[in-house]
Amino acid sequence: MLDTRDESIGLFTSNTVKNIIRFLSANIKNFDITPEQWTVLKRLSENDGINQKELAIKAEKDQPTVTRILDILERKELILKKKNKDDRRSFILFITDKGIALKEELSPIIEEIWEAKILTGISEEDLKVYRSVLIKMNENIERS
Amino acid sequence: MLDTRDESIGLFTSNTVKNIIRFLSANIKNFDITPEQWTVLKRLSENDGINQKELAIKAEKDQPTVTRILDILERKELILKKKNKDDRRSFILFITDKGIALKEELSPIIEEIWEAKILTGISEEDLKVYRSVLIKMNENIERS
DNA sequence: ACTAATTAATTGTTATACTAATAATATACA
DNA sequence: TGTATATTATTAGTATAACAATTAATTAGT
Repeated sequence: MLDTRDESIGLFTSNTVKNIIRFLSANIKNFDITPEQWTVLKRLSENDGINQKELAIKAEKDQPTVTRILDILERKELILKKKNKDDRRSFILFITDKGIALKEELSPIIEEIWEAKILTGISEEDLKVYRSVLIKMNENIERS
Repeated sequence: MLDTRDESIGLFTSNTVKNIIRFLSANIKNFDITPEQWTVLKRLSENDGINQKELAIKAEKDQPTVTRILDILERKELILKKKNKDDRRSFILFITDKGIALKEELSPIIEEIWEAKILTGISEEDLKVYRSVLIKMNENIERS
């Protein structure tokens, strides 16, 4: 099933991603945040004060998705939106103290899950090849 | 950003999967079927006459998801559900002639997209390593 | 045979993603 | 200046997915 150069590669990759997300979700369940919300929060923490458009690009999500995730993060008081006086169409986004606290608590835990659980027993060389295949697939798609 | 053994590997994988799905969706848009529906239809075509529970396992999706995808495929008259006389809780699923026709038309097109576009320029050896990394991640998750 | 436990499928809720459409504002250019 | 175009964010609609709860039917245990 996995020995041809065909869509089974895609299905297998896609199913693995689902497994990873499910696994991560289960492991951070007590923190009341999903992996997608985590990604957005983390990107914002690295770029405090940007607008939604810029955050969408950093998080590699489209704008409607970011709008909705931000709604959730705002409800949880992890971020806040301030009106941009220079451009009244847009908001400037900030991570709150609560958001920073969560980020600092959760960051090492997630790193540990990756390092000690998901990537255990995979060599640096294989990971390098793995990455190069992903890069190549992305390039191929972009060129098409 | 991609040089540490951490969650960036997961984000990169996940974003690549999204790019592949988006690319495939765009390429098969005229056929009025999504990649997920395609997966279910294909699995059914390989196992005609099974029930939803079994199909969910083959397609690596949970039962509610399969129920909903089958609803769509049934609306499009690509599959049909017959009552199982031996077990009145379950249905037996069949691909229709229209479903078979679509499958035979689309199968080579999707194979070609993979072979000629997405996987172009990736060596068999690298693909083997790539697969082995996915397998290892899946094993690691299952053991945790 | 009867009750309890299990199973197949469905439904409900929430989250994510994509597309398209819209509102409000900003910019470009004639 | 005034109009057309572009941009930021939101909303609506559809699809996918996870999880919990429910319904109907079957199987197990006594």
